[in-house]
Amino acid sequence: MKTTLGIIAQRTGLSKATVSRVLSGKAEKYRISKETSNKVLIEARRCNYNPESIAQLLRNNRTNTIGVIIPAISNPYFADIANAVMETANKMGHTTIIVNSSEDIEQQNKCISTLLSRKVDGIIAAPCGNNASIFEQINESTTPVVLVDRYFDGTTLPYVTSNNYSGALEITELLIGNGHKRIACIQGDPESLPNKRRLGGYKQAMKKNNLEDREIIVGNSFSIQNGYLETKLLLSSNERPTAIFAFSFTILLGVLKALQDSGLKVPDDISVVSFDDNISLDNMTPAITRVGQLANEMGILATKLLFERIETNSKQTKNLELKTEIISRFSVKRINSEL
Amino acid sequence: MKTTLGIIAQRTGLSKATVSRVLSGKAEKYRISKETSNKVLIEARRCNYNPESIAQLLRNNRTNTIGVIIPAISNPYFADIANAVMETANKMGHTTIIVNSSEDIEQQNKCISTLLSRKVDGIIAAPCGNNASIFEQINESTTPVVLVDRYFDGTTLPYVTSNNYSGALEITELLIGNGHKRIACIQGDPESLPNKRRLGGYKQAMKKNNLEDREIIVGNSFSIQNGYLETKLLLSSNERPTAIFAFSFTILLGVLKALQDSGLKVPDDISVVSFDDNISLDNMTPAITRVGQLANEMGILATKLLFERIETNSKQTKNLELKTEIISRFSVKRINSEL
DNA sequence: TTGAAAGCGCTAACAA
DNA sequence: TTGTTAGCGCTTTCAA
Repeated sequence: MKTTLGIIAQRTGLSKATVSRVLSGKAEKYRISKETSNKVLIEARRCNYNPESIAQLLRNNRTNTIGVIIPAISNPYFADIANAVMETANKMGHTTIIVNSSEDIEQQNKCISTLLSRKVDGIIAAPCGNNASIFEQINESTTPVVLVDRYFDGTTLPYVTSNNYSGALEITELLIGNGHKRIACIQGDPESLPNKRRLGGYKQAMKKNNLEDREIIVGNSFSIQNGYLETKLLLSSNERPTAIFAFSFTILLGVLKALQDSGLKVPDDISVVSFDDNISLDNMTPAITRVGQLANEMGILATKLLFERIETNSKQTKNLELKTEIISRFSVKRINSEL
Repeated sequence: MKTTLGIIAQRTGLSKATVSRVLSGKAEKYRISKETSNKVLIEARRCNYNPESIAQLLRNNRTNTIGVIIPAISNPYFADIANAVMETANKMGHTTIIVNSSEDIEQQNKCISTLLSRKVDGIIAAPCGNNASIFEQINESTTPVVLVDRYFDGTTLPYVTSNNYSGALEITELLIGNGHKRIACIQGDPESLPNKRRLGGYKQAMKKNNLEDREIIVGNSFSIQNGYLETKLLLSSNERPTAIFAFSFTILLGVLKALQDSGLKVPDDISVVSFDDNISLDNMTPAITRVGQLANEMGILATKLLFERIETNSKQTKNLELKTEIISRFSVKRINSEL
């Protein structure tokens, strides 16, 4: 038999109201006598009382739950972000519901419905598609939203992202500094702003070094397949690049597969760098030189931003851009070329 | 202004009960007239009605939510399982809450509390620690539990796991078939049953080939660090093994790191195989030969088992053991040795 | 300092 | 075929 507030009230001869006040720590506020207060506390402990959170939630119109929408939990980068959100939210007494959009707009809409009907207090999303209007709408009308990783030009939503521009710029310059001139980049979704910024960084590096007419830009999606196909195409072109810059870990996986298929060795036959950091990159042979993003920090900050908005109900939009770091390994070869 | 059942009732001139029946798909059952039914449906669509699930839950004493406890979301193996659970539950109209025990009993207890206070309808757990008594207790008293991946001798809980024994046996025989005799295995948590079974498979293979006095068994945890340290130790022993069998992906990562540190090449200097499958294993150089587990299928089956129990309220305990498969790559070298 | 009562939004037993 | 009514367990307003 489950113990409820009412039962404790009966047993102590007090009202449900009083019991509720004591049990939710408002004894002080209502100046409830020590004696009464103790009676309640003792009985509650004795029968191992556990409040029915559902009822509390219904009453309070808050669920102490936040929702996270990511494109793929199997992508370690997003798993890291989700994990950081979970832990941060946990510390603040909130539970996290993670849903997976699989990079699909339809699916993303379903994810949103799920979270809204669960009445989450807020949403953290790495959106897919090429705009965030649906999230803006939700943010205006019902539930605060914070974007993470991906964002859009002119969005009114707060977001936390990496400095994609400078990360791409630095790693491209690293290639150039090692003598590379024919540097191909394989991009992800051209609509996504992180992609645009990365592309911007790449272009800027090329331009600074008077290589703007040597740009090689291919690809259109953050997928293994895209990396694979574009690499195949690059290898068959008559001026094969000396270095490939993969715009994401998934793209990189495709690149490496294609190189392996063609029997090319990294870095002797071709140099390779990538965006995104994770442990398996160090266990490839050679370990891959890459632009690391602070996934953990992004998750934490996005969560803090969200709680700020939930708590203060402020509509203030803060945007954070985290630094990236070059993680230098062994996939880049110094070459002497006048090509 | 939020639309509720009551408002629709008012606007259509019907009772809340009728509206509720139509909206929860029970029109047929109560023989509600097409006309009435349509009136409700139209109004509901018009004003974009969304049921307040909290209220439903309070009333029904069901949350349509299941909880998943895994030791680490950042481990791709568990991410795959969690993902499969999520998708399966989704199809059955349930939401999933994933929580992370970080291989820590204390943390696991907190996870359990979270899920129970959320009144999840059921729990799927890859437990840590060396017994499942807390889960058994929960399973008896309040909430059905299904174990996945990890289980324990004599447990009353249903579980879904891999055939760890035959997987380990086969891959050890593969090594032996390639001429290896000094085969070290680096195990994970010795208390965990999957680990015991893997060890059993390894031993059986050694025995079948008259190598039982050549067994080399080290290690004690499913961690990168364990893999690293034990490999270091193995390399410094006077009879260095010709092959290493890592009992998990995490252990493997440590092994490879240590080999790299020591400048040893796989497979020329030493052969390496591992339990667990994931994409990055194909992108290591060389790609790693391994025992693949059907993570996806395990997640799906565990979820189905759980729903069976939730729906029928049966206490019947089913245990499933899925086959494993050898994924043969390039990390094993054939050697001729009379060592 | 405490209690009575209303109500969060929904569903199901019972009645008509 | 539809409606009335009584809660699910909790919190808060108002009154004492």
